[in-house]
Amino acid sequence: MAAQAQYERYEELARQLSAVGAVKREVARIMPTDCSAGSAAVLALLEQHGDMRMSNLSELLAVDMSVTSRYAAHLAERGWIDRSPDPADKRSRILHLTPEGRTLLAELSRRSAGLLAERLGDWTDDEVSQLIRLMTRLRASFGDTRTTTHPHPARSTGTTRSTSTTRTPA
Amino acid sequence: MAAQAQYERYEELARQLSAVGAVKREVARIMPTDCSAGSAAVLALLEQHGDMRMSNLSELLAVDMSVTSRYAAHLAERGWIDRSPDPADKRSRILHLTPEGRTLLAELSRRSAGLLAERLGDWTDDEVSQLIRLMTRLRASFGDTRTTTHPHPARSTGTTRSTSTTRTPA
DNA sequence: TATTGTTATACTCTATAACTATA
DNA sequence: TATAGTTATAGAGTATAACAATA
Repeated sequence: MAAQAQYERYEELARQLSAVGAVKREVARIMPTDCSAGSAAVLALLEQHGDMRMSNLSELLAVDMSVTSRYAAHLAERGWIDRSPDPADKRSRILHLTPEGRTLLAELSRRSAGLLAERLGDWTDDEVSQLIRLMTRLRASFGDTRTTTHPHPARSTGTTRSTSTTRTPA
Repeated sequence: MAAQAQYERYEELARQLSAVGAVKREVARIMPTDCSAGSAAVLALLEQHGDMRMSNLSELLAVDMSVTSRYAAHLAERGWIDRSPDPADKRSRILHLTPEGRTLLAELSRRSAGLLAERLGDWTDDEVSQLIRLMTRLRASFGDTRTTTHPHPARSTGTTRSTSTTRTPA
């Protein structure tokens, strides 16, 4: 009967995944009108990982590069990032957070962290850490299925270098 | 500086929340074409909680009732749910999972649980349970009424009034 | 030929607002 | 007047496909 219990756990996890969107939407709601949650995620990744190419950012966001491209254009138009040509490969562009972008990101982080602090006031530090750890691992477990049929979590070292494509599979 | 560390944890949690969408999308991808993930969530809630009104379902989904209404129409057109008039209040309709809907849901659950089983093969039962527990708590901390174990709430004359509305706040 | 990035298009999910029919 | 539900419309977010420039 362990197998049955396990199956039900997976069903329950699927439900929780489908429901967590409500929390995401609430966080997204406090973002300023000219910077959506998607754009904010780009800024956060650029601060966290430093300058990078479009393709690299697409991998980190786990979305198709066409999506990343639109976000980058939106942010560049507003002066929050730079897109300079990569001297090593003229097809590529290096994304770079500008001082203005960094300032904006600080404000966005303040808002979202503030909301979480308010809502999770009764959580212990350890519980928050646990949730982060498990969500990170969840993503890793789903991580590199975009190329090979088999997942391998590969507890990340810093650089997210994998063979996964930034093109959505058919 | 414990406060600083805590702030950074909240920032990290915000990033994880924004990133978990990739997992959701992968689960959604294996759904059949005529039943989107959103519709599947409706079926799952009806099985879990039993017959209910539109407004109740909206609270459980944590979306505006207009969204629920569209899903319900889609499911009813295909014979997966019934929408019978509520004898106690002619404005209301009671949603009810049909046998066909139940059969479909079983297949959907099989698919999503199967995918999770495949991807999370190297997780322990306890880790999966922990993640479920923490995600459930996260939603509860954000005022989401949708919990795992809940019988049909007795909703008599209009007062089960907690916080949530089925109308989106301005 | 393959890859990087861009653009055009379409589809899903969600919210807002206006409407109806009851209460 | 207020509430339950529906519909029309608009806005994010995302994927697919076709394309340009470079490798």
